[in-house]
Amino acid sequence: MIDRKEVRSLFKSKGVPLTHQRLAVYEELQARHDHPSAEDLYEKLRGDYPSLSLATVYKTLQTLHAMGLVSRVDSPASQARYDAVTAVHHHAVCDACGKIEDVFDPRLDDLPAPKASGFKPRAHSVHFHGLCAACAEGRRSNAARRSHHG
Amino acid sequence: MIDRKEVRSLFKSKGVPLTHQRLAVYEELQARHDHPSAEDLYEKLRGDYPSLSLATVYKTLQTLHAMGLVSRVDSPASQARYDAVTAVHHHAVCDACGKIEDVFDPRLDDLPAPKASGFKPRAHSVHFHGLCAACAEGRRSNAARRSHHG
DNA sequence: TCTTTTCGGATAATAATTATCCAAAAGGAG
DNA sequence: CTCCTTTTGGATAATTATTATCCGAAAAGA
Repeated sequence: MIDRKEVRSLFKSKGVPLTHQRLAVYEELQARHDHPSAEDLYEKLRGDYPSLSLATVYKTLQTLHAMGLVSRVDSPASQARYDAVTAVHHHAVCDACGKIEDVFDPRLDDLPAPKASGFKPRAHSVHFHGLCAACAEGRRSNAARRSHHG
Repeated sequence: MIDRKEVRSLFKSKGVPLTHQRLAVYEELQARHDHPSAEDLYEKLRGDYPSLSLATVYKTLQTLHAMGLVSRVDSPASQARYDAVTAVHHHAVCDACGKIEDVFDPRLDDLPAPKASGFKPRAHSVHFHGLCAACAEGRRSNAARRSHHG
């Protein structure tokens, strides 16, 4: 758990101004574990900060994410991608160009199910994040696709 | 590989009309493995079907997905969700109500990396899909959240 | 407190996706 | 093959999530 004092010094060390809004968003996010959306946070916080803007929540989340204080759940992909291969397989997503490769590996198909919590799993998928061969090799040409695909 | 004849009988068995557009989208999706978006498919197919509409591609993909002929890559979540827990952990997503639970299990933290293809992995995450305790128990009340969250 | 820089709020803009409406094509019976 | 009924496809408006823009306001440091 990162307390307020640590947060303050972390912002200072990175030269990022710590505003009331940023602290409020971060502390709200720390206090709950239901993975709220920007909208959810906005609805909750506007009670305490009536002048708060939804755009500010979005910008703040980007800032916190860039600092590594929060993480995004699910994919940052803005477009849905489809696949005619419905057999169980996994994916490797290139962070640089957005390319998605199939990963077939039987060792990934049978993973330990979530314990406790009463969750009934039906399926799972593993997403690897990293760099595809082309981008790892330094060919930045592919990066253009990123802006195109989101 | 599902050939045209099988596709035709599958549609018939489910009572879903098989149109030229549906067949075209499905066969194009079968022919490639770059996980195209609706937009990508539209751009490609409009050469052969000049009257094709983007909305039709979207509707067709939904139809094919509902029939289990194609799968969606990445998350179907329409809103980004955030988390103040940045330690390595995984997620269990309820297909009924959209709730996302954290899954901590060290056995999931060290999985075999994708072989070949030259992909350089930096991180990975496992997404379980299924039903949360409340939904599995039959409480449908939560389903309302789904439409709210997307 | 004063100055400079960066941020926050309001709102317009953008991007992806879905809803709407009617002509048109699919499926089945004869 | 033709007719009839039902469901789809095309064009476009609408919706939703997110980002950009512009200017007053707050933060950081001296």
